[in-house]
Amino acid sequence: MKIRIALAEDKPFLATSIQEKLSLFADDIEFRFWANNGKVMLEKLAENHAIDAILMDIEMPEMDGIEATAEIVARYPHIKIIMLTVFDDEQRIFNAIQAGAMGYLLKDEPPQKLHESIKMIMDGGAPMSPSIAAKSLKLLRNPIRAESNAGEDFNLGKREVEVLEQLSQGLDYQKIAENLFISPATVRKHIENIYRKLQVNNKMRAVNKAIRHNII
Amino acid sequence: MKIRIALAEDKPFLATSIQEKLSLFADDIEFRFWANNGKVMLEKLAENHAIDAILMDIEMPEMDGIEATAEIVARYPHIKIIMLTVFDDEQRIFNAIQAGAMGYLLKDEPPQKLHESIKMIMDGGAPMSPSIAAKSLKLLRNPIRAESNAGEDFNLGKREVEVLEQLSQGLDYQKIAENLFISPATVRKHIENIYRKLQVNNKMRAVNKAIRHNII
DNA sequence: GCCAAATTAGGGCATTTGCCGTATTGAACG
DNA sequence: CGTTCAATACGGCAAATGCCCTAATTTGGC
Repeated sequence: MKIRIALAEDKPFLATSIQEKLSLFADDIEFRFWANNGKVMLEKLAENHAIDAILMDIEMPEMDGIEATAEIVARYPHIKIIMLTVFDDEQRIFNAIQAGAMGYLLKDEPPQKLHESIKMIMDGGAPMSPSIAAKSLKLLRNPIRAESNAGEDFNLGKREVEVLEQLSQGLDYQKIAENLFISPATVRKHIENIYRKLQVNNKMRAVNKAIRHNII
Repeated sequence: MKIRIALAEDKPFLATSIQEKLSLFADDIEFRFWANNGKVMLEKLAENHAIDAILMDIEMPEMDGIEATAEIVARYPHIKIIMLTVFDDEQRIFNAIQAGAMGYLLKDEPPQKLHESIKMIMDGGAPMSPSIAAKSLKLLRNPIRAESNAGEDFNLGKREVEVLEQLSQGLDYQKIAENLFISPATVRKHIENIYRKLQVNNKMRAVNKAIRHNII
């Protein structure tokens, strides 16, 4: 069974270059499709998510690779994601890993290395360029819990954040209402607003997104 | 300039085996000395610390590899340390990295891989066996978790852990069923069993408890 | 003071979830 | 060869949830 690969990359030249690298290993790898940003990738996956792994650029218009990774990991946990980018700053590495990427390669890796990495990730490994591996260890030694996505402001109210904190504890609407001295109907309304602002549709995803964005 | 290597390993047989592996690459590597525990390694380094990298076992009498690593990194920051051990549990990986190890290999790596790893660490990289790399990323996603009550065993089956992972992504029973290629009814049954074993009664609490106990 | 936003509160309805049954299959183990 | 256990699967039912609607009150900013 060949490994089915998709690619998210906004620069046509680089996308073509990567496809050419992959074509050298047609015995193992079947290239399925290319998307020029994260939003398009999600749309294509909605039609067809029979994909084993995605090579994901970080810098893309509309929706970047970090956001797309978080969304894809949530919707299709069987898909492995390898970040493929020129950036190797700690903040981006940290964000990518937090989003659920299982590999992180610099774009100048030779075809052979790309091939090995794809096989490695399908084998449960975590392919990383050497400098990325070193930086990820450094992150483990002294975690940077700083504002990872400070730019993004979801405009959550004080009360909504309190509801999110209680949600994260696994309490139901009734218990949250008691703890905040409000009606269960109000808790439901808050949660509706939270879902709309965070663009999610259930408790778990709201809590996950809130944690990833340092809201709670 | 050859890379000067020292080895800390308490079992003479394994120590010999590793030296033999290294001898295959005598062009690059110069084996300097062997110590049968961390304390002896420190003593030998006190006499002669003209060493580039140390291969360090974890389980050793007198002083184990973690303590020795912390001490060596503090005294001789120029020496790179690669942990070389049969253990791949998250706690030990975390401790080793905290102590300052820059690489972490399982003992069954072939000679070629050992050679690559030594060159990689001298090049500022961070050689890791694939399973170690995956676990270190997992540690980065879910930081610390010190007191994990490792003794507590909830007897979760392999399939139950997979369901928990999907639950943590906020998927509903239907989607989980599709991803695992089983019926939604089976997903519900798995989740019932998970709740009973973890002694919880909803998704959020199951996921929280699983995370606290390093199950996912 | 006025307007916008946040907070509060309720009704209705389809779907999901949690919990209780039962039951079959295959692999593991003595 | 029998036994245990994980994994599979189905049905029913009450409760919780997600999502649509409306609407009063409070708060903050200008």
